[in-house]
Amino acid sequence: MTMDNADIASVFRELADLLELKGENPFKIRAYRRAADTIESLPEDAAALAAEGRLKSIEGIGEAIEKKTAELAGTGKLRLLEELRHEVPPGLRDMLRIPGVGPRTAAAVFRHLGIASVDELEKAARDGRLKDVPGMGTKTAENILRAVERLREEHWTRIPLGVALMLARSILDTVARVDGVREAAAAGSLRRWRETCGDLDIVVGAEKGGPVMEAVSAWHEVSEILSVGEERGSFATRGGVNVDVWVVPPAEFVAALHHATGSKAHNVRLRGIARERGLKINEHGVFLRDGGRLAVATEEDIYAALGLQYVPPELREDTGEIEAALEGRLPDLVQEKDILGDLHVHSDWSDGISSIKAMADAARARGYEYIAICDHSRSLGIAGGLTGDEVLRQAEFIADLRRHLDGITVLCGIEVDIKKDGTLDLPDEVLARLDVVVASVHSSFKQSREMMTERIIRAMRNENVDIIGHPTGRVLGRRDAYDVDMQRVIEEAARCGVALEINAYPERLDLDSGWARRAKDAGAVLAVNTDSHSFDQLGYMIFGVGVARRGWLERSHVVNAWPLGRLREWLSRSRNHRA
DNA sequence: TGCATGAATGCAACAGAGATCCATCTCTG
Repeated sequence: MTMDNADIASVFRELADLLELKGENPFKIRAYRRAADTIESLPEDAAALAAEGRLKSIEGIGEAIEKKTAELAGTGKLRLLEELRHEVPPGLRDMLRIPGVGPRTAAAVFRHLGIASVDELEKAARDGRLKDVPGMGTKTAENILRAVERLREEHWTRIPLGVALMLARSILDTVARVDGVREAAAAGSLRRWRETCGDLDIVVGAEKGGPVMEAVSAWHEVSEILSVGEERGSFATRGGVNVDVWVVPPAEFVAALHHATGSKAHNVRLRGIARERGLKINEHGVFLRDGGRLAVATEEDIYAALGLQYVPPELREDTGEIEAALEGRLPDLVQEKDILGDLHVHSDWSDGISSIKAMADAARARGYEYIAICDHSRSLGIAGGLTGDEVLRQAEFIADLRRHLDGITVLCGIEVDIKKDGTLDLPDEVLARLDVVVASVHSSFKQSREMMTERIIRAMRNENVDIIGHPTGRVLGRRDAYDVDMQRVIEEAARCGVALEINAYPERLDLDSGWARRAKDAGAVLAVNTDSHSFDQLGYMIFGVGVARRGWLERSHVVNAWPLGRLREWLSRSRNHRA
């Protein structure tokens, strides 16, 4: 059995939970959680690093965690974990998933009643036995019953960014109509443009919280009110999404928005820096030690007070942005207005629903210089894929159309299928005659890591290929990424001068921001494309730009932020640089 | 547990709101 980084991370998370249930040293628990996060996002194989004794050189990982990783990789087990599982029944850990039940509560219930599973807890809450536990009363029992019920009926998954944005718009509309509301905005992971959101954080500037909370309670999407105070309210929607509303005096809006935007790790770092400078920062503002308040009119002011360059929300993850801001070397992030074209859209020649003309008109309306029509190739029969002849006919059609179109250049391209063995679905002679070739995997997702990696690398070495489309193949909430050594793909892309796509389609967002950043670091270029299947989907670009920004990309890293001349140069040059 | 300091030991560490048990727990970024 092999242990990948995700497996190892989940073992350390379990270890941390069990230790917490035992009431162990909080620093130890934190160390395991931190190591789990680190290992999970490690581009290299943690087990291999541990075997070579190199894992402990990573910040936050020491001798003990390296040894445990090696033990896990070698034996598939961890002695300490087995012992802990014996002491702390696994059902106790399940209980932590119930909102309102934390380690203290779970441990107390086990100690006093011997309850060690969600089912038993539910029974005890129902027949009144919970009241025998010190610190628990009827109200707590009721809350637990409700929470368990909710846990059963709802699938607790994170929602895609696109869905979160729609929900946020709807609730912001509701809130904006409330008397006395001056400002309202979405914060949290949505404002940081994370690919998926666990919940929604809405910050409202108003003198009184009551009316806002009432309006949200009456909002048609709300199915349950979890808690409501003057400043904070927590709600559940029908779709099982948690919405947290923070109402603050208008003067504190900026501080509250900043706080609620997070990330938690970023906030913790900022507070540490504030302390070093004799300041205190919280959701109400920035304060001097003696309690005096610093004037904060914008988020820029908050960072300036701490001696930091302004950090855009997309970078607030404590993944190096604090250090960069201290040294004044944050990237000049690419913006939506920098995007000059879309290099991967479909038309009604394959499975799109808009005509090429309609796509071109919509692109021009967005202010683009160019758009590349890249319909599917023949093997994707279900999507009406084009044969070589049809592609060439389409190219002639586009050439003809160009004569009647002003203000936008339509490039002819193809989204050519990468077949199982890494060869392409159309002959080289056809591909060579097109402006843009996007190559993508649409089949045999279950191939081994080695085969999939070789398959994509072989495609990149074809001198006609310009862009690898949706490189990991994941579809949010529907399909996991296929198993591929993305680090190798990135290195090869950098070597061949092939761009990796950030597919902006809200359910894909593939590459994700983590890989996008690594690709940039490796010297690869990226293309942010919508994969639109109708003209109105060109608007998905904003999601892709969000991912690009989270990936620390500047305009120079994104080929479709380049003017047509430079893009054409790259398109022709990239065809002469292969192995 | 990790890390820094000085070689085995001490220390690390955000801050606030809401709920219920009114002091403690859980949750939020």
